Amino acid sequence: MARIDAIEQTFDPIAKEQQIYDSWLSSKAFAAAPNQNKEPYCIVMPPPNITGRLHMGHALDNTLQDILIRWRRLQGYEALWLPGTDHAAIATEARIVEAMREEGLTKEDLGREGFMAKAWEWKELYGGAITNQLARLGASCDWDRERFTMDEKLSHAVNEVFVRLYNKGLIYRGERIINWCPHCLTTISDAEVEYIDVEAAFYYVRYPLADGSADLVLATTRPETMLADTAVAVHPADERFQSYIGKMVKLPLTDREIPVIADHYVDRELGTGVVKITPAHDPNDFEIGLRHDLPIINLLTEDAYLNEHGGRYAGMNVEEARREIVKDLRDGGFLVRSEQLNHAVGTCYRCATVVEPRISLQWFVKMSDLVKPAIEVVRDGKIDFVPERFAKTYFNWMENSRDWCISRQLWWGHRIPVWYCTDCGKHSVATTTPDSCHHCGKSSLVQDEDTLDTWFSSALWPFSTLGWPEQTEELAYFYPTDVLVTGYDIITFWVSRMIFSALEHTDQIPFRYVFVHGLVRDALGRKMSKSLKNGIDPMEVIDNYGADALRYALVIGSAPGNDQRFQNEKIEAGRNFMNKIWNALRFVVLNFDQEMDFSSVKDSDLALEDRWILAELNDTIREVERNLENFEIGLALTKTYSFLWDLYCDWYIEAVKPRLLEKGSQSRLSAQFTLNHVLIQTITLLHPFMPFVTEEIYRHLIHDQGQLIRADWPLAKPDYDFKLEQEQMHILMEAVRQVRNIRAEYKLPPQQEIKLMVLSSDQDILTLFSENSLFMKRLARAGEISCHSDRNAIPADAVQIQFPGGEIFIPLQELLDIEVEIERLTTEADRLQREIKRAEKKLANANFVAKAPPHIVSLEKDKIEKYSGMLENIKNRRDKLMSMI
RNA sequence: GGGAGCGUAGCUCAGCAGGGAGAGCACCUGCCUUACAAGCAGGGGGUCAUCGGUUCGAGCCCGGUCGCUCCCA
Repeated sequence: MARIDAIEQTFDPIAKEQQIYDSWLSSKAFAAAPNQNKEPYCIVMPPPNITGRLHMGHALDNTLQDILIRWRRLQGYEALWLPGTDHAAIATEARIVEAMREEGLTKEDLGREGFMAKAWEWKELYGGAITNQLARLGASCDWDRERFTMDEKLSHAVNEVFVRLYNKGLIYRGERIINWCPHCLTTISDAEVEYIDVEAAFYYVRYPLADGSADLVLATTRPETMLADTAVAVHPADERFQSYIGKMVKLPLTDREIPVIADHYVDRELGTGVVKITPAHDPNDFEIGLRHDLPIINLLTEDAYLNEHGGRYAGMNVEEARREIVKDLRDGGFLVRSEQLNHAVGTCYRCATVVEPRISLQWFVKMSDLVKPAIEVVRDGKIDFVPERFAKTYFNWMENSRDWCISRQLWWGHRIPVWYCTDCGKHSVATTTPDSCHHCGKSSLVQDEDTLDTWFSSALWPFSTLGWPEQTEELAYFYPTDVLVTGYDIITFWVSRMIFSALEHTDQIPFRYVFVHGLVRDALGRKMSKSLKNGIDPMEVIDNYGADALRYALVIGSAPGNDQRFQNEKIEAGRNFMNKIWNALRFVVLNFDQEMDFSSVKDSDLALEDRWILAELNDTIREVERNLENFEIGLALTKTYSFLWDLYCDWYIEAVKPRLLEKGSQSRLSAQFTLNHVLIQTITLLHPFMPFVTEEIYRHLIHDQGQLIRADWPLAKPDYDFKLEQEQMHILMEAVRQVRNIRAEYKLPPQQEIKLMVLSSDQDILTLFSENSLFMKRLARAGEISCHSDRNAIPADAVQIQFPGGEIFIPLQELLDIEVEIERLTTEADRLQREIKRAEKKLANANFVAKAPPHIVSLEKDKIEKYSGMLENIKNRRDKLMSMI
């Protein structure tokens, strides 16, 4: 059976990809382990949420990681891509509670233990879905090392960190104002609050002075919280209100009196310059309250209803209370007026419920000490953001971060390792459940009910996954990791926390680079979202086109850190490209002999086009390499694409066809060798981007290695830097293009063979054409080529074209319209004249000649020489034709 | 209010060190040329938002303006 018979007419990704992935799994191609003979390279996968399904953002993020890891693996690094999932406390608990509701159950029905059992069951059932989806994408991660944030060892790391920070005084418990989600019934951190602009009413309310001497009018968007006001504030330098400072005002609708205080926080320009102070329900007011030692009145229940401090409004929710209070203020003559105001309202990033700032007893991480070294490592370039500009986002957040509220009123997560003694009232902090109170020794201990923020555990991910706090071999070898790949939307949530956690606990950076990508938007440029239902399911794309086409679509034409639109045309372009290289393979294999042995091929056998493509390959290898080093993934793919399609397929394969007909010749053998060699090298370059189709192509080519995934990354061979041959090929290619152009212009039928007469005073040029007449004949569809140094040999009825170094004439006999040809030559002469003038003008500029780099100057000089020669030829020709009319 | 990004062909986007503007798709013309019509060959189409500055030279560097987007408060 001929080799080609083993190759299907088309590559069917849907049929083949799973099979190829399985073959990688069974050859343990993804496995990595400490190996002192190799350099380590490590990427820790940002763990997707177990509740989630893979969306385009994941697809992009993981494609980029896979590209980097496959590239480094091919380069010979011990490349570990460590996968895993995140327990996503709020999201998962909400999902499970929802599922239970359908069975008519609540969390409380099951109790904490029962609920946790149910949750783990749920995790086992659905938690693997997303990792299976990653596998379909082609992710070459070491599945044997897969981790989960709530694994026993990782949970131990969490407790360890908690205890260490606590003992250093960096974790404390305190009554602070926090962001409370009345729907999720838990605190959320500052980073988890999303601000949205809303149209609201700005109410101007009159607060009478207690002595009845005057009124103060203030403006608020939240009149219902007035019941918890404990002061009214003005700016200390505001002349309008000097006499009021220190006096008392009577709080409308209540019988309380509250003081007028002065604080620099007050914005004199906003509203009336007077603000109500509600320490329990506004973060800024809380700060002011601390400064002025104001009482704190908590007005709201945890689900945002008014509590007993609400008086007759108790039991109403916030909206109802607002309506009633506004009505009563109006009836009581306290409402001066109201106006429309656009302002930002904090909402929960999970459920979009309006967040209530609330006073509450919670656990916090003290940020100021942790943040400093984390800022320094980025400033000092020990960690680089790529693209650089994202470091600004990082600094901006790090420099302004407040203490981090880490306790969550949830069950699904890491329970806070703090035990309260019911005897002495003190608490004990420990990595494992203590037998007795650390203070009084009694055993009546009750563990804190709350769990930790998910980001508290994912902050440890780069080292907890490698075994920390144990000093494992993996940690010693792979840590610090090389690069973290993530979207810019997650820098504040996660990247910043990993950096300060790593520095604090491991004394090392967690990763050398943070490679940041943009968002994948829909074809109209909108963010993909569930509510808009405009998300494109990557699995659907894979089902229809295969993972390679999806990966291509996500990478091609993308620039680091920029958002991109996902369009169907890009997937189709990916599919077309796969088809193209598959057919290149078919062509190559079609021309293999039954037994192929390239050992007799010497460099001296290589023909002009062989040398040219090998030199171009060298250039491409160097460029792709450099692009990858710089994380210019999109450019690297474009270069590879363009080499394969525009050079290898369009020119090299075509050029080599005539030689392949010479059965048994050394020329045929060196062509077969070059076809095989260049295709192998190129699909190796392409493999990180499109792993499946390239692996399958590799199987059919001639080499002595196993799978492509573990093959050798191409290195440019200085022996193949055939500069002269590149120049010569460019001359021939330009000549071919010109001839084709004339063919089209004169509407010559494609089948019609033409005669080419090459004219040049340069013997090397004539030799070039005569030695490569097969090339010209094939690509320009010429029947005959002759070389001339004597202009008189050229007949009058021929079209003239120019190439660098000479002219080609195509005798057309009666087809030639002399007047048309004269006009064409005139246009061309005008163009050349313009070019010459341009260059002359540049060279006439003394500054240019003096200051521009010499090679740029000589380029201009060369141009003049080249174009002058061409212009002269054209003028000669035109004069001759004109004399014939 | 603070910060970042974007504006390049009809559309979507590249443009790595400042040295004659590129790709894919779309469009026009001609081709089933024995790897590929998911293809081949040829072609049209751009004041690089705008104004100014630096430079021998600016899509690229600096500043202003206009328009759009995002993050943070």
